[in-house]
Amino acid sequence: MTSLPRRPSMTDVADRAGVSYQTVSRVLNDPHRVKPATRERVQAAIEELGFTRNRAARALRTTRSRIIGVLTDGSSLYGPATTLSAVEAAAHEAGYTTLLASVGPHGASGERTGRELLESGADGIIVIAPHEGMVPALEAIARTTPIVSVTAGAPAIPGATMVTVDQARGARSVVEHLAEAGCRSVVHLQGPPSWFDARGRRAGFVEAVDQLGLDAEITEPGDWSPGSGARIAEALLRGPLPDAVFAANDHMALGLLHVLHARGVRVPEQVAVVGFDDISGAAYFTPSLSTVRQPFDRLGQAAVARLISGLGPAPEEAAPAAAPSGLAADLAPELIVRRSSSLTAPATTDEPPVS
Amino acid sequence: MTSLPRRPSMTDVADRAGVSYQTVSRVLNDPHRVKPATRERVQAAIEELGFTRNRAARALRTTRSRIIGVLTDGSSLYGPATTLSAVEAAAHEAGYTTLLASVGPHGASGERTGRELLESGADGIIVIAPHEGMVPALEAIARTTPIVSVTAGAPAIPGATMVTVDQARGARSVVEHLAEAGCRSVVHLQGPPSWFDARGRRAGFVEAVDQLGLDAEITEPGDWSPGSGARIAEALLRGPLPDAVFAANDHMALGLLHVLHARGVRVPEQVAVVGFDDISGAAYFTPSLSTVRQPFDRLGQAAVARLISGLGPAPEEAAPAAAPSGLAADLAPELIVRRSSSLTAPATTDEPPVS
DNA sequence: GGAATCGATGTGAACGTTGACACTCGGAGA
DNA sequence: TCTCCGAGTGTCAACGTTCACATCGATTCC
Repeated sequence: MTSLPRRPSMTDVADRAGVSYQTVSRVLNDPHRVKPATRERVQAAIEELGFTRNRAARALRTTRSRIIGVLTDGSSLYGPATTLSAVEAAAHEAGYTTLLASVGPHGASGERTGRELLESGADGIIVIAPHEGMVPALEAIARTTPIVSVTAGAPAIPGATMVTVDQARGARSVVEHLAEAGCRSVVHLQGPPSWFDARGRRAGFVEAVDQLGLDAEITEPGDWSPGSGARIAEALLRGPLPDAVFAANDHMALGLLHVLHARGVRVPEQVAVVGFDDISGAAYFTPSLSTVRQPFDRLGQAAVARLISGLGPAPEEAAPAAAPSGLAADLAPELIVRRSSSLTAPATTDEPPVS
Repeated sequence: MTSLPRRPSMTDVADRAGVSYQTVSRVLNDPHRVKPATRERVQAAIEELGFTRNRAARALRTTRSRIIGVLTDGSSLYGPATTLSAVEAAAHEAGYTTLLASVGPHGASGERTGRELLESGADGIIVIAPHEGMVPALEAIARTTPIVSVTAGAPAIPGATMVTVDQARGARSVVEHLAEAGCRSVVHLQGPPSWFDARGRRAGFVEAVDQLGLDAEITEPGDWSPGSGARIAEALLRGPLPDAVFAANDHMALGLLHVLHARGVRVPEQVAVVGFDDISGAAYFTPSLSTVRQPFDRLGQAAVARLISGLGPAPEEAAPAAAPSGLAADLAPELIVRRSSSLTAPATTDEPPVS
């Protein structure tokens, strides 16, 4: 009914406590410099009025917003969503707030999103799961704001630091595992090539099969969805069965498993299947799915740490573009062997707690 | 190496274009009021300098940040993640930016998060998937900022509007479907009771089984995870089999399916199974899972629309707490019948496009 | 032809905060 | 006693923008 009251300002608090606004500011920023008695009066006034600092005014004055912008694709795919969650938590921990911007299906074009992220005055940007559609947005941003990219392979962005999970390494570990299990022919059900992660997985696959001398084949690209996995699996079944299939992610693997089951192909006896991501539920597929788990939590934390260290404590003296040491920090993914690629694996394996 | 240059301001643009800062402002806010020739000069200068408006200064001056705060649980569960994505897209569409804050596993306590969301000066708050842990944060916020809650059942928050998917209705449609299919005894594998959505589903279940006179049982609560679903399923199998099981969400249903399969219980022949959410992949479970699809996209859009309409065009004249008309806007969930509860359903059903 | 009008632009003030500096007061050292 | 110091507090200016009003030349109208 009635309009909400104006937010109280430092002046309001100061009046109530009988001090100047500067003293209020000091109580908030440097409490031990003000006499305990005064401090308590001010704190009481803050409490009574429900005062909170106006972030816009602070940002204006200090030129630092304490906001981290997160640029992501518009989807809610497992990897990006999980990473986002971890980034948010880590940023929060470090006293930063997270601003969300999307490029892609839902979200607007890269250009516009980039401009908006800039306007918002984020101190730094973290890019999650970049694909090619994001590059223009990033180029615009990089001119004035430090960027940390959470996926490798976006080489066009100058000045961007990377914190990544080594996709190729994950793919190699899958192929090695399959070879060890006796598979001689392996098919890679590849992901959308516009995604840098998909390229990394494919590259690791190619490298490993070459090195191990396996019979290899790569299908047409899927779009990460179970449906695409199923579709490609149908096509695959028209030819001779390979010993193993490595799907670009768990969802595509699920589609594949579904089709194999429907056609009476036994997994892993006739075909071994491995996915990528270790999504929630992979351990409970039929059969329980071997996959590559990515440390999304540590990834998010590392990205935030990297970004903040580049930001430096004082705005002037920092040299954000030159983040500490090497340009890329790679985290290792972890192969999780379950029933879908190993008869000796327990029928059910634990999965990590919900996150 | 060198510090990034200071962001250009309107004054910089004005100098370059040989006009006053006010003219620059007008070019941005009210272009047709400035002479075309001048306008073009200013626009050129903007382009050359890569100028973008400083949002902090705007927010300070106008007292409107054009930021929507989103409060969510710290997880990346399917429903919340999908809704978040939709909210971001809708907010972006409406010219708002999305600020993310979490309460829960990762995120900090409700109190602190609430204060931070307030400080950030969001024009309004959207709460996704509230559970009890959020209530304190919300109470603090509601004093000065309009709130739209995206889940029903958070009655403690005065002044909060709700935009929801009717969980009870979804649960009822499941029970009705099962009854029609001839099931006489139904077990509900319930979700965590601290979540308002879980309560809604359970309430709908109870109501429907009462009304239809079915044999009903409710298990101990799960935690949304497949693991919890599997654990509860193990316990369930120690007793006589019911005709059907209604799981609180698809993940728990997946755990259940896994255990049933391992024990050689045939679905749906011996036990029908229905989940809730229609997560990506549900159509490709073994068997393909009947479930209740929630219109998360429309939900996000509706929440943003509701919030913005309450915000009003001008800050003074708006009466945000009193959002238009009824307090709750319920969207209808949609029952999707697949193989797990119906022998006549096709083995594979389409699912919606990735989002 | 002079006043009223309008279109185009400039000037001043303010939003709420912080950093630099100035002031006041009591006590310590000369 | 006078100066110096520091602890505690206050005043001023500025961040970049927008709003309200002022200005100025060129019309238009009677």
